[in-house]
Amino acid sequence: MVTNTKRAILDLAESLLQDKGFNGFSYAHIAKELGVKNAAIHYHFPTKEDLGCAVVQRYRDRFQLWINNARVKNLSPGKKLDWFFDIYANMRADHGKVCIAGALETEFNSIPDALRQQTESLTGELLSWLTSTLEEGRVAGIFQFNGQPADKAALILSSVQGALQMARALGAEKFQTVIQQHKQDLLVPQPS
Amino acid sequence: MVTNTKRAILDLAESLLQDKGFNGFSYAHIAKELGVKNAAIHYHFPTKEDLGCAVVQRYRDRFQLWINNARVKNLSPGKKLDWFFDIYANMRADHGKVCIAGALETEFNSIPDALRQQTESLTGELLSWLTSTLEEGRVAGIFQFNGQPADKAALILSSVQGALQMARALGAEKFQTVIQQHKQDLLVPQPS
DNA sequence: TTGACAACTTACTAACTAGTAAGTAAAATG
DNA sequence: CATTTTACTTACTAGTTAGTAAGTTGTCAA
Repeated sequence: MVTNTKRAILDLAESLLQDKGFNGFSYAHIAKELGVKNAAIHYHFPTKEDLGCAVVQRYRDRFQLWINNARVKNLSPGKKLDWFFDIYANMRADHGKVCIAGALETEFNSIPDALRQQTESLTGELLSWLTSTLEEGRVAGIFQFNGQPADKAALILSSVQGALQMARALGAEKFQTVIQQHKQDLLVPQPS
Repeated sequence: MVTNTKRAILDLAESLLQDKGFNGFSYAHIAKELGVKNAAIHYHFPTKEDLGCAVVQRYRDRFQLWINNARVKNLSPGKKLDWFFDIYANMRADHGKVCIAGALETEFNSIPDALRQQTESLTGELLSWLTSTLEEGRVAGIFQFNGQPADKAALILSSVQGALQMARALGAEKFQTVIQQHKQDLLVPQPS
């Protein structure tokens, strides 16, 4: 059973991670915001490493659940891509949050070891799904792109991740134009 | 006059920023590494905000110096792009450092205000130069791409920035393939 | 009704954080 | 030569950090 407090801690930690980075928030922040003592957080997550790993693990589980759900699985490649871009657009809309993977990669050399491994797994899973989706779309004649699906996927993932960050400095429109540019580059013009 | 110590502080602060993020290093780290007391750093840079701003300002000045230097200015658009990509490739090769702009954007909501403004300026200047270069290349018939130069520039900049981060999780090859993919997408095939 | 356990709080610590005030030695300046 | 300035060190502080040990309270099962 996951208690309300435990879930509230995870929710807030995830939010703070995307807002301020792993080194940008403390147990005290979470405790104050939730109206509990910081020992309560240590009770559920003994170390900050544990907390960080739990946040990423839950995010990974959620992503796997989504992509294996019929709602997403049965979508056309084009709609799958829209769904994927919308995840990031929703982050941008939610107080300009950035991608968890990008945040942790940026702080890669100042975070605990287990969290680094979680970051590797998450990034690998995102890239893997995007690679399959691009391949599926090209086979179906909906997408067009040069080279290998894995390489185009890395380009798109890195760009979307970077665009969320860039939007903090240059505004939300920059994020939108990057997404539009990707769609324009990728989609085979359909006869109307 | 810029003393040796002051420059050494700036060099190390820049390196630490790219390695661990702004919230991932302290005055104590710098002091210990340079063999001085942390008050010496406060003498040159009263606050961490001052230090961060000085690092970014120096980086911006360096970039402006480069792009206005004939060595770069007289390059063909294709070679200009190679030069730009090489800046990032050198970061990757230098202990897997990431782009200063990306690092600061990720921590945007947990850094001092003046540093946020410096980040905006730096990102704007990088994007502006890349936009001009893409436009120049398309006019010259060397580059091909959909839509507006500014939008393609945002896509490429965000991607390169994101790719440096991604390479920490997935390895340096990922960075290389993203660069290759951009070149393949962008370059008009030349008759040989 | 008792005992065990879950979910906390109270009260603390050692280490680290940016930042400061006062002193010092050497170099530049007049 | 005297004095000011530069570039520091010494010694400190108040606040924050993750983390802990011991105690409290409410729930639930036997």
